Amino acid sequence: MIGPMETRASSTSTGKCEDCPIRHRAVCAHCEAEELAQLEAIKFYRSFEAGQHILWEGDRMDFVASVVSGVVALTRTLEDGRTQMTGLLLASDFLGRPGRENAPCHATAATDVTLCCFRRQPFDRLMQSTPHLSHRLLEMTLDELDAAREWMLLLGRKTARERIASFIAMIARRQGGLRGAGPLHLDLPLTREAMGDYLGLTIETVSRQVGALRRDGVIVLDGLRGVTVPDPARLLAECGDERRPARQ
Amino acid sequence: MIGPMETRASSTSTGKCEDCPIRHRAVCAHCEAEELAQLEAIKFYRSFEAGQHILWEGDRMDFVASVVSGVVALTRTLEDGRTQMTGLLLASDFLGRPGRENAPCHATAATDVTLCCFRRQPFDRLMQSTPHLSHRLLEMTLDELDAAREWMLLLGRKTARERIASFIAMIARRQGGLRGAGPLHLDLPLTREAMGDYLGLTIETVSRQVGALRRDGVIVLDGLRGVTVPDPARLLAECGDERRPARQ
DNA sequence: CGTAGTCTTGAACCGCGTCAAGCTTGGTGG
DNA sequence: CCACCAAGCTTGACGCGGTTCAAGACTACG
Repeated sequence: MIGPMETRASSTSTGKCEDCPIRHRAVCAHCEAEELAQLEAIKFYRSFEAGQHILWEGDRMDFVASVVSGVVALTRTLEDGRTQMTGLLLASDFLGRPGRENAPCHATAATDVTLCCFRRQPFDRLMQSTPHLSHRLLEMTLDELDAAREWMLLLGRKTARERIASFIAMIARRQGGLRGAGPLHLDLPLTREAMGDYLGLTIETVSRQVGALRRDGVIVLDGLRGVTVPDPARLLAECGDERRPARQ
Repeated sequence: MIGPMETRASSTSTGKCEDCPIRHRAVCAHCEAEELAQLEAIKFYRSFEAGQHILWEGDRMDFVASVVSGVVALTRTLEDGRTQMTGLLLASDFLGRPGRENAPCHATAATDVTLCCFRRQPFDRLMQSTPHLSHRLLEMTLDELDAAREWMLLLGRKTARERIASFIAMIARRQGGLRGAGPLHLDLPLTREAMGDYLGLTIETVSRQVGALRRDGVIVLDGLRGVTVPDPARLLAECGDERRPARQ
């Protein structure tokens, strides 16, 4: 899983917060000029190549971070090696647990990743004094909890085919499309193996069900990572998702 | 699922915060006397019988609440009726989403339940002005997120037997025992059906695996709900849980 | 052209779901 | 006190979806 080059990350300096592509969606979204300046004083960028480990479960965390670009996978593992991805962090998502010493799970770069890191202790202190910051973090954490619960439904009750469809729909949603009815193109940010780990399936089942959706015309493949969805409504119908149940 | 008596809850009045059994673990844990008084002004108690619905998915929520006693189940449902429990709230846990209008999932009383409710809008306002409150809520939400992720690992990768063992271990942990090595008694707060919904299994599989653990001497049953664990270490070994993996 | 990494495909197996009875328990009423 | 009933739980037989194991195909990169 980890490449030949051990956990070594390059550090880039600087970059103005004002020009930051995630400025208005990340933890810092609600911050005002002065608060931003305080954050800027304790921030530094780090980059990771696809496959590198960012954090180990149980590690002492000395920073928290916003994902600037790329995809970070959070995973947990059983003693015999079975692995489950428990979160997928995309641009603007937050990595780390303020107020906690140790990481609750592994974090791996699923693609090349750039993080905007904050040293943990100054960040914790800043949280105390900056309601805009802690309020935004609560908001983001609640959203993540909702996402985790939706994923529990998928893992507990959906068929393999529904899981694949749901995954593609989720990526489509987060990459911005999937509102109008028009055809829609997207790129899968994960290998088949990582998809399996996310969906609670084996790599073979992922491959077979992607193939089945392709044969049935729900998706069109364009290389291994590219996917075109000719009819988004059709894709959504494959997800098995809930509609509001009639009351009683 | 719902009993013959529709969603009708009795309202009890009063009860001093100082004497409250969950005073030091709930959202109000860090609050000081004056803050507590403000909370007390907007609070009211509600009781629900086992099986009653507390909230419907998508409902407008006009209150948030702390669980004073009993067990609340959060569930989500697919269009064809498949159900997954996404959270289990025990005494001191928090129900509801400040800052959100609508409930993200059904909430049902799994046992008789007493809630300490706060009207939502005053509570939201209080959150803005009371860092102790929002800070504690962030803490609790992060814990819940961790719990949700642990459950994702269970749902995605554990066998039926491991799921049952993990569930019993979780209940043991939350009911206070499970630290020393001595034998240990606990009561399951859920029916077999609810356990199935929580564990992503059918009721038959739950029944069979509980039976298997009994036959293998891991647990001793005492009626349908009572469980004695003669050797807690043995139970933990059945959970398949992670140990820290050797680093590379 | 060769090799390694990633993905696909096929065949056999098995764990859990499904369906269908029975059993236990507690409550109700004769 | 027992007959009856409904709800919840257990048990068995069977089938299917997804895993496992084992090749093979594709792609990228020397």
